[in-house]
Amino acid sequence: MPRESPAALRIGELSRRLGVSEHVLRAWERRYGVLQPRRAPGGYRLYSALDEDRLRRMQAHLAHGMSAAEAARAALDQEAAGDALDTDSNRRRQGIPGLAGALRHALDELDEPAAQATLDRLLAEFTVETVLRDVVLPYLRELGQRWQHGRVTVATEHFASNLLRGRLDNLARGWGRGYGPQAMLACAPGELHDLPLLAFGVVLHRTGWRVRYLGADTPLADLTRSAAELRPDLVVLTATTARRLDGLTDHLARLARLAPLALAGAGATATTAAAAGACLLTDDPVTAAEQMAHPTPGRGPADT
Amino acid sequence: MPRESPAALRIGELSRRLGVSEHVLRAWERRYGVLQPRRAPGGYRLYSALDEDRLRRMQAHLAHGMSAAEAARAALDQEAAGDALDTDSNRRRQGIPGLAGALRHALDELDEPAAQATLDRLLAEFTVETVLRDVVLPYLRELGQRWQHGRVTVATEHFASNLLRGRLDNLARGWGRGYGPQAMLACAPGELHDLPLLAFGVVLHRTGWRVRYLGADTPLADLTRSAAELRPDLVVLTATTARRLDGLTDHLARLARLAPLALAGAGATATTAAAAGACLLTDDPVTAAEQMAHPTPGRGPADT
Amino acid sequence: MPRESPAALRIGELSRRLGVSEHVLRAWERRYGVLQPRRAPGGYRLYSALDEDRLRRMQAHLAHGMSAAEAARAALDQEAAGDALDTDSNRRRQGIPGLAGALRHALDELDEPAAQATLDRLLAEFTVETVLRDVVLPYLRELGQRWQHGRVTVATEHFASNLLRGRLDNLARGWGRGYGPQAMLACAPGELHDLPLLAFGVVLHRTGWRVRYLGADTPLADLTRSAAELRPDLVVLTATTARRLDGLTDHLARLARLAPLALAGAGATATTAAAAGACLLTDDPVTAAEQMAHPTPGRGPADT
DNA sequence: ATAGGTTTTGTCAAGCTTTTGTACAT
DNA sequence: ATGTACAAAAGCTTGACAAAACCTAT
Repeated sequence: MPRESPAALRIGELSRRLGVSEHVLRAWERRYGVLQPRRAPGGYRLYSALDEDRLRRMQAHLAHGMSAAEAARAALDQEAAGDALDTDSNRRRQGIPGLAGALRHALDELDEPAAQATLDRLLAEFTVETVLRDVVLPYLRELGQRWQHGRVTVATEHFASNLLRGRLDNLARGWGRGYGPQAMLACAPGELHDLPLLAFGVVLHRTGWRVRYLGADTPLADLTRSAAELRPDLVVLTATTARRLDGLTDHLARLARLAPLALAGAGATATTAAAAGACLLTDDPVTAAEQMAHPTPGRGPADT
Repeated sequence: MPRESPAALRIGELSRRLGVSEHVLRAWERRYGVLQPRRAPGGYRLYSALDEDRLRRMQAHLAHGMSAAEAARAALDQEAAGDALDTDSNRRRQGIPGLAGALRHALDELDEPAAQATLDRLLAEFTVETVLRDVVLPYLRELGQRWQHGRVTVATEHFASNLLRGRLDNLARGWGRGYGPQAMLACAPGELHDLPLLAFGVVLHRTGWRVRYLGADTPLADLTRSAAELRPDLVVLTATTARRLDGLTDHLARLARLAPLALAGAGATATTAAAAGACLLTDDPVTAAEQMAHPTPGRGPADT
Repeated sequence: MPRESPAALRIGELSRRLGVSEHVLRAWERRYGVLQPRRAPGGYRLYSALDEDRLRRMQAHLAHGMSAAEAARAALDQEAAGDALDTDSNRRRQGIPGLAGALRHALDELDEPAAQATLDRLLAEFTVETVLRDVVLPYLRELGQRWQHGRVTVATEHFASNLLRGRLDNLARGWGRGYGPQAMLACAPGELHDLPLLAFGVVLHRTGWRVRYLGADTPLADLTRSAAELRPDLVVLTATTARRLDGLTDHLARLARLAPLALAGAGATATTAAAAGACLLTDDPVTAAEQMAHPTPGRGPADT
């Protein structure tokens, strides 16, 4: 993010870059107020990169047949509306940390276009796995913490969740098709955070699995019935709190006899897993999915 | 959606765009009230994009033989009735045919932003398989035909190929990972059209396969060496002309003994396939990939 | 690199390294305070490596059109903000060489997941420009040489090209949009190596240009027609061998009259460029694109 | 459609100041 | 090495001008 004046161009350089004479630049400043350059000690005009962008927008409008006065006004209006940020900040911020920051900012500000654009860029430059592991999941963790400390409004939490869910849904599209082994994913009863599970499913599908997704707050009875019917090669159950699994050990053990069972999330402990005859996933969702080899039907994934 | 006055055209520009003299525009305003442009400080008329749309509708009516007065009235009535949204709604909601048309138009006009936006919309609303099968591959076929008849410039062909290849590459990213069976894809020696093969690989990956892509114009010796090393579960070779496979039967037979071999493309005939001990793919690339079940190692894919 | 300052350059050496006269160095010290060299017993100025870095940053700003005073201030500001570590950290983390090696290995082994992951890491830690200039382009050069000496199979060459093209295409996405000047890129007739040109386009777009890409093997007639239609602010044509441009001088000259023309690649010589009225790009693609200032419409890029 | 008046907008000039690389003297 | 001097290049401001574009009314 450019602090104050990322670049301090003088009028000659600006004129050269834009192909507009210095006289005209001064005239536009005087007549339409498109520019308000700060001044060097000696009085020289010093233009910022923002100024340059604004003039380019104005030139684009001119090329489309607008009058100079209207083109200037339109260029300024765009800026006020926030359209201008695209060119500049997107070009400058780069790399995972910068883009992750941009995403967080956009989500915090409830700025959907900016958030979508940032995700577009992330997915254009990096693989899905990297984006999920290094950007989306860390953001979700942070959001959860801020939530617990009351440092985030309900609106923000909803907005971010829905937007990210939309993107994940998109990546998930078609994950039930194909010929790979089948996994069944569900959140424990009472558990509402299913985004990490969604991410897990997306990556799992990308390694060749078919995914059947039951989502948040799934009663064990339902899960068991489905498992009995479909006989998946893997069932994954997540819980963020140990409480969600309290008193379910017997039920889980019964489920684990139907299909290989894996527990994940902060609420899943080695003790619970052992008691239920399930395997425990401790890595982050992306890594866990990547390491999930094709299980041999009949054996638990723990054997791998 | 443009806020107030998305564009502020002056009478000269509007006249140029519509091919109607300025005098006439003023007359229509005075006599029929088709236009009520807002004014610049100095009194100049400033027209909006809506005004332009309205005049186009009026022109359409004129071309159909209406009198000027009637045409103006009709254009205004349409607006009052809400039909005016046509122009706009056409941009908003469209099915496969409309979007396919929009894509073709954008590619023919070398308009990258429009083409990318159309692809974005297609992929947002439909599955990858649908977009490839019903839009991209048909377009490529048509492009090939126009090319043969000299009805398309090299520039257009290059532009469209490069752009579509970019999107396909994006969908292909990561197709080598996972634990599914492995497929090796290549074009016959001399064969340069690899876009359908790319599409095939993309869909194949989405059904759980790992893909190793060798691309256009691959010498059989190289393909055979790689196959011997990697022992893929499937090798697919494409050719658009039968000539590309001339005299290669023996070599193909040797390759087919190393790994299950499939021939595809207009150049692959049942005879060649039979002679080489290969299987023949006749469906379109997307369907072919979808129907490709996991082959049992050792047996040819034809057995399925 | 040690951060203290054991490296004690005297003004002559510093002047030689930077290509800046001793007088100017002293003037900059006096006028802008960019330097505060410690003194040898005899009064000689002794500069540290930090001083050299700072001056290089200042020179970079100067090359971008800033005034000396502003360039000095910016260089100092960067240091205060901690951006200065860039130069240093790049040298400290053995990142680039190690990752470049990992990439080469992965590509040689046809290992797509590893190659993608390495590229993810490179792009996460470094700018696109750095990754292209210091990793991708050198690899392509090396690949070309190994190719000529028959030390690489077609399969490897295809695999690496396709994978890198995929990443470049992604970085290129949307390069046709924006408000900047427009460049048209193409390879000479018969020329098939378009990856460096793609990289050039990517960087060019990131400096604000719009790019229209015609790709490999473009007939001059098509290029000329498109140029006549679109009137771009720059046309870049590349050729790896002088043979590709043989006998095209007249045609090139005609093209150069339509739009500013630049020739690039090993096949482009000063003689050919001069004869055609074109400008010659000798730097690597990334540097060339970075140095391509915004051209004044109507004037050739040669004026710069 | 023409005529006569107004607005817009790019361009230029004159006179003066600031910036900055280089040179000279100590 | 230091400090002063200098001159070319680049800028600033005010004011004015003229071609192009546009207006109204006949």
